[in-house]
Amino acid sequence: MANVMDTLRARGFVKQTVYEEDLYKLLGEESVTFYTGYDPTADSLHVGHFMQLIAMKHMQDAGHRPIILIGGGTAMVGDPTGKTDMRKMMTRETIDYHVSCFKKQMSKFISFEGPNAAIIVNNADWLTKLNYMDFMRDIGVHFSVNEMLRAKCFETRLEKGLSFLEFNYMLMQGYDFLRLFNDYNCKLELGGDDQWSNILAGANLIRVKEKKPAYAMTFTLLTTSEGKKMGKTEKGAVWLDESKTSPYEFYQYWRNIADADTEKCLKLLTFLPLDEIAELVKYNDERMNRAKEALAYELTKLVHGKEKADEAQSQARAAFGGSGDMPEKHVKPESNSIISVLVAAGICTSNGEARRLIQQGGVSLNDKKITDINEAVNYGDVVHKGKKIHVKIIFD
RNA sequence: GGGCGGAUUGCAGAGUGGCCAAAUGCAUCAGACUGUAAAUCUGACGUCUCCGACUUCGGUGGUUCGAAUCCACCUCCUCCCA
Repeated sequence: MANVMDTLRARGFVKQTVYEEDLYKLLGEESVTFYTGYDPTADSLHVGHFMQLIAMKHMQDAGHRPIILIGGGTAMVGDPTGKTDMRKMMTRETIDYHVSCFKKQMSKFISFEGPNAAIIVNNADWLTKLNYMDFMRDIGVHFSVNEMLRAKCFETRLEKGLSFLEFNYMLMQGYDFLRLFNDYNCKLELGGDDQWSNILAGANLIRVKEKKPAYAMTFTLLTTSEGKKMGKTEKGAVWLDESKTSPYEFYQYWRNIADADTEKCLKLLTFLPLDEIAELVKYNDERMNRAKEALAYELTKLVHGKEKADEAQSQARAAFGGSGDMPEKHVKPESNSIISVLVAAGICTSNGEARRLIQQGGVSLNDKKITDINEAVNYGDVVHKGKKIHVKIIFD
């Protein structure tokens, strides 16, 4: 079989690996069980998780078996990596609910059936039952505080203060890998590059304790060309759940991506063949828009299905191209004045903001710029805010 | 446990009795220019019944004609000592 490492490398996933040659050989020879961890901190996956899911799918398609590790136990501790503040702890019920949401979304990409079906495990199953003394003697001995303190993932927190609870996160994640290695013959952990030290901790633990090879590989973090995490907007994350981020909004997020990020995203997030991608991004001018449209369409199709993707695309074309079906918004404003409608539709957060926006010439009604803050809106009117927000108003 | 310092509008960070809705930078939003991009320039950026009024500067009380600024207590945090 084709070696999945080649695919991952060619698409730019791989950031760091250990024992790269051995791992390459292994992946070419047998079906490898691997895992990636997900923190159940929200009731929906977001774009940050997306890339890892795609990577998992590449792996699964190549015949390897994915384990999705839900960090139900570690979420009770909170990963201090890169965080400035300590994370809130969560109850068991919330976590269970989040897990069920995750699974629904993941099953769109990852297959939970067949010979190399993915499995979901929750590390709360073992972490909550640990005996402190045993854990310290079995696992704790293999960790050096000196080394841990040197790890980059604690750096920011050492300045602000790091609780012992959080300091243990690395041990727990390492222990997870050991458990999966013993229970499922899982030999490889994948994760974002920010997880490097945690992942390494697990692989090293297995090598030391079981004297057997275990591998680690991290992926490039999906960041914008400005160095920020991809998938964050002012309103928060871009979610995969359509009730949190509508297919249209999702489509628009990718449609508006920076030129510099387009190729990277196509490679990392879609399954379009590399030569096709190269063709799309060949010209660095307005033809770039074709690539962005493809990106937005492909991703929306992956996440929400073809039907929703077609709809989002035609709505987008209508909104920016002229006539046709606009995305609709059902509102119950206090009155039919433009200000009330803008607020009710969630386009502005306060009357004052709406007023200012109009005074600055940022609002159009049915393609006509308006300046009167008392302008009335009728059923079916199309409201534009700036260049990018176009909504057909439907009164409930 | 002891000592120092701190908590300001999304973030960072000024402000130490009236000139403070509170400097500045970042982020954001709009306008111009464009390719639904970037860069640049302009404007906005607490709330409202918006040329005026109202509510904000960790919390609660107090001093004062007047407090983000002074005092007391409380909560949380950094740092130093143990």
